Amino acid sequence: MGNRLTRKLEQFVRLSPTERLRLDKLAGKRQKVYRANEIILEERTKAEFVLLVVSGLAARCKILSEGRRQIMAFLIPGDLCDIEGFVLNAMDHDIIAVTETVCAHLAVADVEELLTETSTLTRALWWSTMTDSAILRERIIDHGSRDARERICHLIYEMLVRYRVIGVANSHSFPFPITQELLADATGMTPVHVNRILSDLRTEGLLRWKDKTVTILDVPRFKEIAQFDGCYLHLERTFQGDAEVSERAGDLL
Amino acid sequence: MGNRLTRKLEQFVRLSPTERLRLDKLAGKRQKVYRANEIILEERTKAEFVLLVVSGLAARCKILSEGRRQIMAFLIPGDLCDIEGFVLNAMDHDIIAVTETVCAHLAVADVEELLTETSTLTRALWWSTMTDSAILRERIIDHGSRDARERICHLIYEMLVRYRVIGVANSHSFPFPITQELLADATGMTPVHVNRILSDLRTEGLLRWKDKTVTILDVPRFKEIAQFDGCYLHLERTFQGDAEVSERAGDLL
DNA sequence: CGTCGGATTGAAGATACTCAACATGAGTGG
DNA sequence: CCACTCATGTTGAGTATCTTCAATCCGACG
Repeated sequence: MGNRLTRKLEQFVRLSPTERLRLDKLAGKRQKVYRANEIILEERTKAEFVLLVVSGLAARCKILSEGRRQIMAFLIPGDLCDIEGFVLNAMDHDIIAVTETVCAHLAVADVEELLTETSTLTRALWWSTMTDSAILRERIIDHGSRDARERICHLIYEMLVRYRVIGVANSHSFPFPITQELLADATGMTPVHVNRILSDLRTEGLLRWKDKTVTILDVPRFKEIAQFDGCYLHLERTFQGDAEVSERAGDLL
Repeated sequence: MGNRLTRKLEQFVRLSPTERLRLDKLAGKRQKVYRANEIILEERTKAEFVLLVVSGLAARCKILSEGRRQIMAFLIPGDLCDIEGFVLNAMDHDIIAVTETVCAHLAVADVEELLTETSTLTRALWWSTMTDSAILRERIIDHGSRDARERICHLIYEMLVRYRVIGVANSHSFPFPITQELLADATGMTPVHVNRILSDLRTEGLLRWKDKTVTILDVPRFKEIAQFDGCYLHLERTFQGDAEVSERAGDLL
């Protein structure tokens, strides 16, 4: 299956075999399995290593009073949980495993080395961080300026593209093993309302969601409803030419 | 008045005189004045330098269809607009001047050098970037899990702390030269509703907003309404001891 | 003195919420 | 194999928050 992080970074930069090897070695080290709903990193603790999601699905979230909880980002294979970990004093939010999730524990020293070299890899990791921020900004737009329907469509479409980037999704279908309640926590709505919107999308023939897998039935219309403009994912590679990577996700933007 | 960026970074790390000098030199180079409402950086263009806000107030925003616009972050003196600038291909949002704003144009090469050294400064800049992300996440929580009143209070309180960090605010008052319409764009509400909430806060004796200056009249209650927990701003310094900096913003957390 | 951007107020309406009931389906134990 | 439970999904009815549209007010500034 290859290293998802490598695959992701190669959407942006061209990596040499040496660099690829180095990433693989980094990711292959100590891995740990987390059960569904387990807390991977807890708020207010100091993370002692940087975590890389290898498989499964995790989420950045904050537990609020009255049992509410806000999911701020979903983390899929190839995502680094926590570059913050080695630079900040404490986590300001939790990271939880949505499904069973495998994470690689990268030693702080290794990451630090990666981040301070003037290499392609450094640049790639910076790209990754900046893109994560851009995704956060898009979530703000979701909440501030899009209604429930647009918001849900936008999140789903974004996940499609992100899964595409790491080679998991085809052009209109991807695994998304979350409950409607989690989707509600992520979109800032109630589960009831999420349910109604999904129901609408289904009866309109736009979406199928079965066996933990989302299938977008009418991709162009879906994209339009979502007002999706993939610019913010920064998948246009500029450094070291392009080509060679057969399947890129650019066509979904 | 000193360099706001230096001041900000020193909330987190202790800088040597040499390092301070280096920052000052960086910031003092080419400066440009932007008039109110002028676009500082435009979406889809490649930024050719990194911008540092020297004075004034700017905002990251995205123009949406139907004249709507979403403000994702306010930028105050000492904030770097755009570390993205040198790593990504294109801006995925606009940066606009809210009031007359002075920005320093930092050469890409200079910043790159700063970011790839294994120095305290590098670490400090990483901290700055990570904290910016944390602020974005907090905005997501605002929109997803707080009602209008909490949302407005939270944003205002956060601005108080941030202005405090750069030495502009006292313990309960700071300059905030924005219209209610802008606040609406930032909180994802209508100007009308913003107006009503502010009006409530005023009649309850919690807030004064006059001459472009916000004064929080009952700080503890205001903080409580905002459900403010400053953990996410990561103002607890750990590296190279503490002390010496007379006025820190920790007491507001 | 008139104009213009911004603030304020009112009334009607929509989107999304709350509460609550009920359905479904997987898993468990008798 | 059925009864039971538990988590999740579905549906209905009433309600609240926030929006929309519109009118009016206010102060700065030509």
